[in-house]
Amino acid sequence: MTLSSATDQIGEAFAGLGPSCVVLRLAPGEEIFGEGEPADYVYQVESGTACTYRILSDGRRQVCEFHLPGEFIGLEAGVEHRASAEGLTSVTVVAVRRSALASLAATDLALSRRLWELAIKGMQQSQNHASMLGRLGALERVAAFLVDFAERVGARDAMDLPMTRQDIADYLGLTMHTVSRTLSQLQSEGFIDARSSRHVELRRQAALADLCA
Amino acid sequence: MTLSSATDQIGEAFAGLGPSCVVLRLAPGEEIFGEGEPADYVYQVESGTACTYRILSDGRRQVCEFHLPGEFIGLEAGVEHRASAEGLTSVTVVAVRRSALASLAATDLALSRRLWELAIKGMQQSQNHASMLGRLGALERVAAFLVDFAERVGARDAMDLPMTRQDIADYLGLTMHTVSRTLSQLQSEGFIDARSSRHVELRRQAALADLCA
DNA sequence: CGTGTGGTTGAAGTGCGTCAAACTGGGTGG
DNA sequence: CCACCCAGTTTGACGCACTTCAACCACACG
Repeated sequence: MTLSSATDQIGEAFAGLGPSCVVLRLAPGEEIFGEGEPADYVYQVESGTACTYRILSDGRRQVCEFHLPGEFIGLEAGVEHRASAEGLTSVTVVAVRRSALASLAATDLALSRRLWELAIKGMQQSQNHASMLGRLGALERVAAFLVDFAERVGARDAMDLPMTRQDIADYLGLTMHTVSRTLSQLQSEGFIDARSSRHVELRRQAALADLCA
Repeated sequence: MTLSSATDQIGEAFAGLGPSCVVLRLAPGEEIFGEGEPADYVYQVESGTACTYRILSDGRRQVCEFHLPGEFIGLEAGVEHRASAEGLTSVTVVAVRRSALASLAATDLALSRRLWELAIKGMQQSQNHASMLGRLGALERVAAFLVDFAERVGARDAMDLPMTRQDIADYLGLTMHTVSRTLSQLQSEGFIDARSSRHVELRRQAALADLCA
């Protein structure tokens, strides 16, 4: 992971934090931080896609969230990270010392408010995720994932998926097999057109959204 | 739902908000707010237990969280509530105008920081919930629920459950039948002793925690 | 070419849901 | 005081959606 000073690439949220910011460039699959490590930094994705996940004692994995450019990773209430984070693609992230962020937030009201909104949005995203995992079937979960992800990347009707089938499965609480089968089913029923395994075109996007119940 | 001025019963978080606070007393099952309603108030549970939930178009229900005394309900990023809330038992809650809270937070640094921590904790709770729903089996979910709830109510080894089997099922993403069967199984294997359907004693609490994987 | 990683697909197994019936305890009215 | 009721709960039998196990496929890279 290469480091470089980057006071000229800082997002607006971090204005005034120049000296405390560091840009990290990571290769695909490289870890940003690990579960249990001290949460001294907060990260904002600049380019690429990252994901956060937790591993159970017997190896089962739950992907908490995929993180697109502009989004934040690593905000914690306690002193250590409760999830691991890694890049799915090549990723660049801006790292900010948590202590610097906290002391700036103490005087900058707009920043403090924005941090609060970020936390609330994160909570609501997790609640959506939980509803999906608790009550939707496989078809509904995959459809919901496609619709949600397309919206987040701002895709009109076609998009590239930066993650593997296994990543999607671990996000949706399914197996890679079920995800693959379900995508095939959506394809055969004309909801999507998967040119390659990483590229999806959404046909009948409204109908797809209706599948999410 | 009866209202009364209650400047003398306000939690420490709301010091200085006296005039903007109202105490609501609700009968069991009574709604505190509904999904889609404007989120003008934030609520703190004073006594009893409440729960937040969302209903899908076809009637499936997902309980987002159970809320014990001291906990907050109704914090939202947008202008409307994204879940409904109701009391499981008789409940008293303190309602605070969101606008009053926001303007106080603008000057009170400690309050602003506490609100941020609340949001982060809520996010982590939801993430735990999602992990559970995504990757744990029925036995693990029920065991995790018992251990977690016992800890939250501060129960050493025995507790009363304020919610029905259906509520537990909707929280755990199971059916009431599976919850009931699983509790029976835990009982027959000596992990718990359910004197009545609403009272549980945890035997071998450590072993129970191990079941959660 | 061979090899390896990610993906697809089939067949068989299983854990939880569904359907159905019986039970329990608290409340009400005769 | 007892008969009845009713919501909540328990339990059984059965079915199905998803997992598991096992091949096979496709593309990238040496």
